[in-house]
Amino acid sequence: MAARTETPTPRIPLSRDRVLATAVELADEGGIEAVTMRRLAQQLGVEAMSLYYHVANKEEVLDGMIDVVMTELNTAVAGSPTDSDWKAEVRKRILTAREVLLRHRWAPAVLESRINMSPSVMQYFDTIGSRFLTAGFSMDLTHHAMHALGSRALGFTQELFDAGDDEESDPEADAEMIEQMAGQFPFLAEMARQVSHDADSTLGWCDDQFEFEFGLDLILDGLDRKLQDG
Amino acid sequence: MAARTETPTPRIPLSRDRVLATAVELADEGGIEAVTMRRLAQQLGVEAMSLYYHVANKEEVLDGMIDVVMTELNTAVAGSPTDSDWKAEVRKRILTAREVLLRHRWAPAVLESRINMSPSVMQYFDTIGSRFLTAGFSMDLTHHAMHALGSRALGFTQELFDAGDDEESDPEADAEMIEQMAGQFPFLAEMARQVSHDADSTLGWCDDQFEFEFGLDLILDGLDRKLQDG
DNA sequence: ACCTGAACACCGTTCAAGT
DNA sequence: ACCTGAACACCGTTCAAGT
Repeated sequence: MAARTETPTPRIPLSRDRVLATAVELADEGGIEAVTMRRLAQQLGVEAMSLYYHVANKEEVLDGMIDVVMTELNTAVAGSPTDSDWKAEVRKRILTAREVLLRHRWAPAVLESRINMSPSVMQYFDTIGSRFLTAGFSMDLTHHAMHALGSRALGFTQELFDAGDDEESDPEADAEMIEQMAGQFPFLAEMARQVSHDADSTLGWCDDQFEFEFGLDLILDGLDRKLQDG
Repeated sequence: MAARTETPTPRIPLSRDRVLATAVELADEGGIEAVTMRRLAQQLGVEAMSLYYHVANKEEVLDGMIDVVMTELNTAVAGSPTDSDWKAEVRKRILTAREVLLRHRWAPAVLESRINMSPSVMQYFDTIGSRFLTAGFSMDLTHHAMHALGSRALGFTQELFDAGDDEESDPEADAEMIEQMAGQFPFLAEMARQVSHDADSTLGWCDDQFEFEFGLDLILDGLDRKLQDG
C-alpha cells in the first residue's frame, strides 16, 4: 500500500550494457522486429532519444546484441571438454554453440547481416581454427575448412524449406495438398508423403537437429579424409 | 525537338509483372533497401498507392521478386547439360544457379527471409531431388542430402566473414592491424598474414568461387560415399 | 553528465474519392 | 477498372534545450 505502482525499473540509471541486455530480451521474446529504438526506450522507462546518449545508432545496437550473444556462446564453448580427437572436440564445440543460438533465434539472421566480424565472433573462429592447426591441418586446409563449415561452425544453418510450424495441421488437408503437388513436383510430393507417414510427424516436419548433425558430420568426415591424404 | 522531355515511361499501363520487374531492377542497382513502395512507384511514374491495386502489400512484392529471379534461375538450369554421372550433373546445375544468383546479390537474404517455399523454388528442388533418386539414392538419403546442401543447392553460402571489400586497402595499415590482432587471435592473424601474402590479394580477400566449390565438392563427395556404402 | 521535446524525413498502409 | 490525395501509425535520427 505504501509503495506506489511505478513505471517498471525506474531506478537503475541507463547504460550501454542495460540497453543491449534489454534489446536482447526484447528480441528473444518478440523477434528482431520487436526491437525498435522507441520500444526499447519504453521498455527501459525512458524516452527514445535518451538511447542516443549511450549508443550511436541502431546499427550499434544490433552489433552490441550480437556481442552479448557471442559472449554467452564463447563462455558456453569454453566449458566444452577437450578431446584428443579433433573431430570429436570440434563437433562438441559446435553443438554447444548451437544450443546457445537456439535460445536466440533472431541471432543468425542478424549475424549474417553484420558487415564486420566483431571481436567476439573472431574469438570463436580463432579457437576453432587453432584446433584444426594443432590437429595437423595445413593453414590452407584450415582456411578452406572454415569456409566449408561457414555458419555451421556457429551451430546454425538457415533452413530454406522453413519446415512445418508448430501449429497442428489438419492431416486430411495435408494429404490433399500433397496430391495437388504430385503433378508438378513428383519428388517433393513423394518426400512429403514419406515425412508425413513418419511417427508423430506432420507435413513438412523435419528433425532439424538430426539434419544439422548429418550435414556437420558429412563435412567433418570429408575434412578428416583430406587430412589423412595429406 | 518535337518530343517533350516527359517523366520516364508514362505510357505502358501498370501491371503486377511490371511492378515486380522494376522492383528487381531497383534491387539489382541499389540493394534491397532501395526497394520501398514509394520509390518503386516513383520509378514507375505513379503514386505509391497505385501499387496496392496490383499487389496486396510489400511482402507480396518480395515474394514476387524471388519468383522472378527463380524463374530466371530455373530457365538457366534447364539448359544445363545432363550427365550420366549424377555428381557432375548436380554440380554443374548448382554452379549455373550460382551464376544467376550472383547477378542478384540481394536475392539470397530475401530468399532466406521468406516463410513459405514458392512454386519456383519447389521447382528447383524437385529437379535436384529427382536426380538424386534416379542416381540410386534412397528417399531418406536424398532428403538428408537436400538438407546438407541447404542454400548451397541454390548456389550460395552466406559468408560470415564478409571478406575484404573492393575498396583498395592500405597494405601498411593492414599489416599493422594484423599485428594488433596477433595477441588476441593468433590463428586469425596468421591466416590473414598468409592471405595478404598471396598474389594480388588484399587483407581479407578470399576466392569465394574456389571456396564455394571446395565446400560443394566436400558435400557431394561425402554423399557419393554414402551412396556407395548402400 | 545525462535526459528530453519538438521536429524532420522517411516508412507501409487504409480508405474514401476521383476518372 | 484503375489510379490518387489525404491521412494514420509507425520508423530512425538531429538538435537545441532542459536539469
